[in-house]
Amino acid sequence: MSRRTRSGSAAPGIPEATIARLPLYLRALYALADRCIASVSSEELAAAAGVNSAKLRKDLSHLGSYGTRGVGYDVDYLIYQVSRELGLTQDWPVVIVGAGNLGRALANYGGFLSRGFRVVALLDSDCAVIGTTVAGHLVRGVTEIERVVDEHKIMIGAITVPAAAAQDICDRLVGAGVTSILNFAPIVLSVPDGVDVRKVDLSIELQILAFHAQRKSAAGRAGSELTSLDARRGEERAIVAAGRPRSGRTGPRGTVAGGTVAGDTVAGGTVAGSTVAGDTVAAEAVGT
Amino acid sequence: MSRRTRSGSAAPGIPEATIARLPLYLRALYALADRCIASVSSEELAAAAGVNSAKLRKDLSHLGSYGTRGVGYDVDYLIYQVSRELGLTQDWPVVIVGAGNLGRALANYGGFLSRGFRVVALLDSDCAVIGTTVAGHLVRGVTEIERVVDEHKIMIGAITVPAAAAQDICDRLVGAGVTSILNFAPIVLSVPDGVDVRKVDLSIELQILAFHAQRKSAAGRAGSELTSLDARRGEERAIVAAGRPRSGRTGPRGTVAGGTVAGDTVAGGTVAGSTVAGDTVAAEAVGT
DNA sequence: CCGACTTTGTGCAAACGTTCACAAGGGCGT
DNA sequence: ACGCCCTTGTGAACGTTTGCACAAAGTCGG
Ligand SMILES: NC(=O)c1ccc[n+]([C@@H]2O[C@H](COP(=O)([O-])OP(=O)(O)OC[C@H]3O[C@@H](n4cnc5c(N)ncnc54)[C@H](O)[C@@H]3O)[C@@H](O)[C@H]2O)c1
Ligand SMILES: NC(=O)c1ccc[n+]([C@@H]2O[C@H](COP(=O)([O-])OP(=O)(O)OC[C@H]3O[C@@H](n4cnc5c(N)ncnc54)[C@H](O)[C@@H]3O)[C@@H](O)[C@H]2O)c1
Repeated sequence: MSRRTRSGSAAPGIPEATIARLPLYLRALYALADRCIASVSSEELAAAAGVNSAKLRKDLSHLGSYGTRGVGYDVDYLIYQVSRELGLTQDWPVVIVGAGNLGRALANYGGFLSRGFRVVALLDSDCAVIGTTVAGHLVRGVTEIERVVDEHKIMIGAITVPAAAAQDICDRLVGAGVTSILNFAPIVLSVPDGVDVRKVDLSIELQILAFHAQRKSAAGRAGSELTSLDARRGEERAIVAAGRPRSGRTGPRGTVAGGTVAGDTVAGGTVAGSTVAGDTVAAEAVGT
Repeated sequence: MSRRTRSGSAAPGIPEATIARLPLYLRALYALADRCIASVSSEELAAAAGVNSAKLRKDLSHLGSYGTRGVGYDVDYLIYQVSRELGLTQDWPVVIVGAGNLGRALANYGGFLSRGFRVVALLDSDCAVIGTTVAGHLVRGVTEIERVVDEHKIMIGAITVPAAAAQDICDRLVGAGVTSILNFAPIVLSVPDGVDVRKVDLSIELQILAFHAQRKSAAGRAGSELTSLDARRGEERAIVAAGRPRSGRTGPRGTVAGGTVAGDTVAGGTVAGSTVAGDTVAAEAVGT
């Protein structure tokens, strides 16, 4: 895989971390433009975007030298340059598969199309939903995936179906020609090379927050007892859901074990095991 | 081996990147447990989680030595250990502020409470919404933030109000004692030290996808790589609106930033702008 | 026209994260 | 009981990202 791109507008390898921040800068820039501010320094823009100013300058330097020393950056011009780099100077038709709670919220979301993204199709498999109108969009059947994607030359798809159906929908989207997928279902999608998957996973975010919250609680607790690291191995603390630690009997590989998993079953989606033992390449999204 | 975790929120003993992956492993582990699989190797678990096996082993090694050489990891035991590390052995009451499209979708989301997160309050400012019931939760007024947070000892809050109201809601949550915030509004929240903010930003994800999609289009057009499915996708359309490369004079006003992007009003303004007066010092929160 | 002042763009080093490769360690068959 | 074989745990190499510090480059007042 060649890393260098020498075509056209000189898009050298821009770090992924930088790409992930460009939308942040863009948003801050639009906010400035709304306030009729014509130029901005790296310090100010960085503050508005919540990043370090040196980082911002380095990020922008990857796009080219678009600033003026001693002055700063021209807001409008920078908006244009960043937009161009991100590919926002063109419209991106998007298909949403799954017209449930989340899919409808997305379809209704104005911010969705504020940057050139346009929902052109909303699909579902439920006959009770097909034919209804959501945010001005007629919900159509999933069977039309291929036709819709082809007709509108769609490259970006959002998956908002239950986890059990997500891989199947993903495969169909990819088969139809979609190369970028925004996945809201809590599973790891397998996709062929050349397809990007980014996931939005609320549950993961909450768990990360819980980790830090726990740490803060523990820190606040003056009692230094049980400071993080391992209690002991054979500890027998049965927890409400997680089952018992290391029961004496460990079946040889692959044997059926007690199960006893999660009495508090995963509500909602419940991964009813789709392709878990994958042979295909697991879909690492770009960065996280 | 492992270092001591200082009892403070400054010195995490476990890398942030690892923390972000633990929920992924946990999900894969639950899926295995559901299938009554008692033990799993790092290779298998890594495949299920979509990561490199060496990375997985290193991640898990931060929690302690919970594997058995030559065999693998005991699924139930590892579920317990990871859960404990993430702080999921306790229940986390959560408050959602903003009972709009997204807030309601969240409240309805079963996966929300599948890992010990429990929505205990749903707040809004709209009188038309207050008093209604969403997913079994009575929507209450925002004025009750402080009371609700205090009453339930809430540490985690989700913000699903319009961007304009988000900072205010954030301040109130923090003032009431919330230390972890999941923000869905497209703004950078400023919070005092010790408060974690994680953002879920759909628009940013789409823009990142657009960047890669654009790159793929460009590549397909020039090089003869990738013979598969993109034959003539993505025509290059020159949209020149906002960008004027550095007009010679300090043209305070010239081109008004025109509709490069959708209908999002990009005010060009007419004031020979002063620079922005930083009124918001954005504080970045945890990772990414 | 000049000099002082401001801010960009970047070399560099440190911090952080990923991946390789392999020794240490433990189960399992014989 | 013993050695084979499998997998973990980890040292070390490598790549990426961050942040500092400063020279270069431009503006602005006089
Ligand atoms: N609601 C949330 O706040 C939330 C948060 C995080 C993640 N998620 C995830 O997003 C996904 C959707 O969540 P939701 O709350 O909207 O669920 P939902 O049940 O409200 O909606 C799912 C929709 O998908 C449709 N569907 C099912 N199988 C389909 C198929 N094979 N093809 C096409 N459509 C199909 C259903 O008819 C339904 O309309 C789930 O995977 C969920 O885990 C939801
Ligand atoms: N809907 C989506 O798919 C989506 C996607 C990404 C981001 N977002 C963001 O999430 C937020 C909510 O989106 P939404 O689609 O649910 O919007 P919405 O308009 O449907 O809901 C917003 C809710 O917040 C309430 N509200 C307004 N001001 C309030 C205040 N001061 N205190 C308490 N409640 C208040 C409103 O009454 C309304 O019920 C927005 O910031 C939006 O940008 C939404």
